[in-house]
Amino acid sequence: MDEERRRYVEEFGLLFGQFGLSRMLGRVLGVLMISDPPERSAEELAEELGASRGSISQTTRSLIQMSLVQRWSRPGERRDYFRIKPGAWHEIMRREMEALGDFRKMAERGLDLLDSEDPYARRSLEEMRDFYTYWEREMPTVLDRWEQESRSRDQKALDSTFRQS
Amino acid sequence: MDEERRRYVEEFGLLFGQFGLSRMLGRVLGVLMISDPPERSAEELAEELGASRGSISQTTRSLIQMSLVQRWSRPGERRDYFRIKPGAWHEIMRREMEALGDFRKMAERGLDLLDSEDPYARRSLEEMRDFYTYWEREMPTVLDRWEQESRSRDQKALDSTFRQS
DNA sequence: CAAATTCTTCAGTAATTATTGAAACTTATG
DNA sequence: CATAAGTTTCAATAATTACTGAAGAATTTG
Repeated sequence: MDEERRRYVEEFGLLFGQFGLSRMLGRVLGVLMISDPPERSAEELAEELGASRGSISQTTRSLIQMSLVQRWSRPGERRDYFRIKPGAWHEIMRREMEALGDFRKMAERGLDLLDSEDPYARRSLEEMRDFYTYWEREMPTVLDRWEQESRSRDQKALDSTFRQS
Repeated sequence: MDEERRRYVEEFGLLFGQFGLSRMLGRVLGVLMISDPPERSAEELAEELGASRGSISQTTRSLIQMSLVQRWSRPGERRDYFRIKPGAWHEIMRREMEALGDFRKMAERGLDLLDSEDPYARRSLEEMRDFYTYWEREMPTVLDRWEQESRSRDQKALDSTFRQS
């Protein structure tokens, strides 16, 4: 990797750090995003990132478990490769969406706790509950629409390939 | 604070931890959410959380800077109080929304880097770019609609108060 | 099934981040 | 303007989290 790519990968890591995930998770994802061909072995990742095999193993495991990356094998080769799973970004957003429910529930628990207290004191929790209830209803709609749109985009790409061949 | 509230506050902290912010930020917010009256002094927060004044000072500063909390004073008292700012949750979501742009830009930078490479290798970055472009367009709409709905809800509450008095 | 290759686990360590507490600073009050 | 009350800053330290590397487990191959 040249200097420019190394920097790109590091910033990919930082972006993930800001986002609340580990930097290494972001770095590995970053390398895979700019890989051509789009898969890399554990050894290659370790070398490109100057990281230990152990840490690559941990990280790829998490990424697979999060459905962001998939294992890939090449016929006749023993080692595993890793590549970005199509729909990875959608998956990240879906997780985020699920967290909304935790926030709503937290608000509801708080309201139970305040049960019969001054309505004025309950306002913030009510706002929190209503807000997350709203988003829990709206997000899936928006996410589904993306899926429809991207499916139809893929279909078009496929059609044009088909016409040409 | 009784045991139940202490646990609630701690879990509020954990929720914020998961979300990528600091636990203490969440704890302070948690205390304020269930406070009646809804404001607390730095000293009260320190005592309720068993935390130092320094750490409370840092945390309230961040919370104010993030527009989640506001200072509050009581006439005739020297000390400052803190309370949840109306619209705090909206503000959290707005920040999240801004992060979408960082992800889109990261994808675009990656595509520049891969410039003339195999279209197949560019796919993941293109998906990432398209996905975040889509969300950057859609989120503000959804967020604005919440604002309208919540404004009209507040208006209704105000009306009914008005009628009664 | 033995040898070679690859992968995972985990105890130890390094790096990072959060928290304390004391001193310095700021602001209000008589 | 001196004193008191309250707040912030920051160096030191505690707590947490990330990473390494070696040992061992799993898998493939001849």
